[in-house]
Amino acid sequence: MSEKPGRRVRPTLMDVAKKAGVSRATASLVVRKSPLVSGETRAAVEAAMAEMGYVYNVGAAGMRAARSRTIGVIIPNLSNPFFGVLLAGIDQVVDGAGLATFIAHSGESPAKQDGFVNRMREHGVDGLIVCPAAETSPKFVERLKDWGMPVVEILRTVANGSVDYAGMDQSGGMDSAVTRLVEMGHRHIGFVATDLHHSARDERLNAYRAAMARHQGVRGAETVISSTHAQAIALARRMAETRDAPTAWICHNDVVGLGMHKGFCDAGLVPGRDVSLIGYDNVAETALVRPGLASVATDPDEIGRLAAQQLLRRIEKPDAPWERWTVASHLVERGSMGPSPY
Amino acid sequence: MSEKPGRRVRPTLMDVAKKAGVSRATASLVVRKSPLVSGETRAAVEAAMAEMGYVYNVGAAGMRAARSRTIGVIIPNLSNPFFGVLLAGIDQVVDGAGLATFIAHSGESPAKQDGFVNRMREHGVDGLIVCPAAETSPKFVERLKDWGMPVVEILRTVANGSVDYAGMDQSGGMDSAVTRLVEMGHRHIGFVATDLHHSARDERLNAYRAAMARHQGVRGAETVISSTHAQAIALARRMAETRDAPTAWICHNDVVGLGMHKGFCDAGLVPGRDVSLIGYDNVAETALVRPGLASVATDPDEIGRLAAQQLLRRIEKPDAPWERWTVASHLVERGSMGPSPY
DNA sequence: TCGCGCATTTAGATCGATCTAAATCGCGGA
DNA sequence: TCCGCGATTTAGATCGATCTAAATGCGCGA
Repeated sequence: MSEKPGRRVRPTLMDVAKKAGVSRATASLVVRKSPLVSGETRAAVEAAMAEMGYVYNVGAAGMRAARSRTIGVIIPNLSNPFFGVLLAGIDQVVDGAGLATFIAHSGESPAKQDGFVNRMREHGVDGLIVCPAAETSPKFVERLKDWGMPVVEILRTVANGSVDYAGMDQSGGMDSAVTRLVEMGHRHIGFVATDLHHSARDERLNAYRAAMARHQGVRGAETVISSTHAQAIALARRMAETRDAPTAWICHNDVVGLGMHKGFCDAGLVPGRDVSLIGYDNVAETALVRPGLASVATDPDEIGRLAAQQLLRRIEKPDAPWERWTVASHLVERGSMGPSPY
Repeated sequence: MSEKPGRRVRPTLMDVAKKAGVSRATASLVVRKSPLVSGETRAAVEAAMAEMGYVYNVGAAGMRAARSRTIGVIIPNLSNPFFGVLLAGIDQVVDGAGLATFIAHSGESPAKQDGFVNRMREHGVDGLIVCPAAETSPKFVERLKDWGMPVVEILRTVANGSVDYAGMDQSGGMDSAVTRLVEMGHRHIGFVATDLHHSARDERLNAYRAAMARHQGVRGAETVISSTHAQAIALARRMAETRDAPTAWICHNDVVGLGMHKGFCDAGLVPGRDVSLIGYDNVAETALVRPGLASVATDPDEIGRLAAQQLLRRIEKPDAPWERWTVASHLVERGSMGPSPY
């Protein structure tokens, strides 16, 4: 009668040990796959566990062992598919190592970000992967380090080399982008930056400037808008009516790139013929617009995996030197690139 | 000398209590915001906590209290932005209630899904929000119920009413879609289903059939493809060359809708003039293609919030009757809809 | 002065695992 | 036969909080 299935109380390691005829300590060694126990004993304990439907209690274990087998990930924006893929990569490695992942999204708010860090500390996460919200202070990471929290920055950095970092190399793709446009005859190439301040923004802008500096007689132009379709559409419409506007644009990301694509089309200009356009991130939708939007691609899945590996390593060896791991980027050409109209 | 900042050991409730001159039990009451303690005592303890940098240990608390202040969410596909928004909604409510969220994505694999459920049980989650992977057996949810795990299904159901459910009402938007097309003169309206078997797929297909049945003299057509851009493009190209093909298509989602949009354009047909097209989910990119892709919209953020509220309620009252909460859907008309060419 | 009730505080057991240090078992060599 | 050693196993303390049940302090009416 006490075996009412729906409300059965979970058996503990003690119960399992009793059933298998061993001590609690031995059963504990079995669940932890220790090489100390004999084959026979292991089999007996595992049989008892299976029969009783034993479920390991990570919380209780973590209490004594001072590890939670848990990591935290803080992302600025879950609705951007790029981050979704990134998370999948992280999860793959973390799960493979037998840990679970807490995910939070800051919505680019440093205050919310602080709140999540506290929550995660309360949950005793073993480490943190953070893509810092825009305008995050460098103190944010300093504090984490003071607390002895293993941290990896991903895609963006505010610590600038004082913690591990996994991200993309912005310059490879940018160089190809500028070079190809120049080869196609463009002599006036603009860049559209976004108004959110974070390191990736600056890196792309600087990569653009560096690439431009390598070409004689090519004029530049820089514009700042916020990263929304609406603003990008408006910018393109304005530019379509501007005399002496650039004949090619490189955009900080595909949100802006796709928006400008639409804006130019609305204004009657055909991308790839009347104006050339290159985005960043190579999201799936770049291939769907007509003509396709050229874009600088990287491998977000791989960046996620790298960050996770880096964090696991850091948890293992808290005092190893900091490392910066990057994934290459390259230009994916599509119809939105074409010869300069002049 | 023992105050080395980087490796300072975390103070416990015991330390805080000692410093504040009260007992461990009283300090515990303070962190739990119990009304039993006096204002003075509370202030003293809070001051001590602030001074010592006390961090609550959720794991230890959960051990005795048998609650982890943690829930799990299992999603089939993190790279779909629709799910990103859904997660944001869930997180908002769950975080507001002071709990943290474990997120896992099954990649539509029931096996991985089972693995995650085990992991989450080991972590002692207080409840689970699941969007079951395609082909998930109804036993999946039965088992969770047997274990006494509070569950809410979201967007898809395999339990069919035997647990809480939060999702969208498919039929409202579908009715408008079919009705508007008929009003525009279409007499041959097709539906593109996907080959992943889950309840939302069937609901949309059935909603289509039901809506069609309400109109005399309108022919239907059903096609099944997998939910990828490539397959949708190929289908549209085929249809562009087919005699007597439908003059309008409703697609199971925007992935298919956008793909067909591109496919028809490639084949020289203009959506909204030569063929009409309606997608589902109203993702941001529907507004970026030319002409814009009409789509049936709902509010994924709201669905997420509902599911989270439902789960919190279920955790509170395990024996309350199951409920099914749905969010309305409606048609967003865009340029891809137009009068029948015949 | 005494006793009662209310508000507040507390001691000690407890949750389910891990860790440390020591006990036990077999077996071969002296 | 006894000892020592490696291989297994184990008892008991421990992690940091919550819970239960009981103690304490205080004011007030009898």
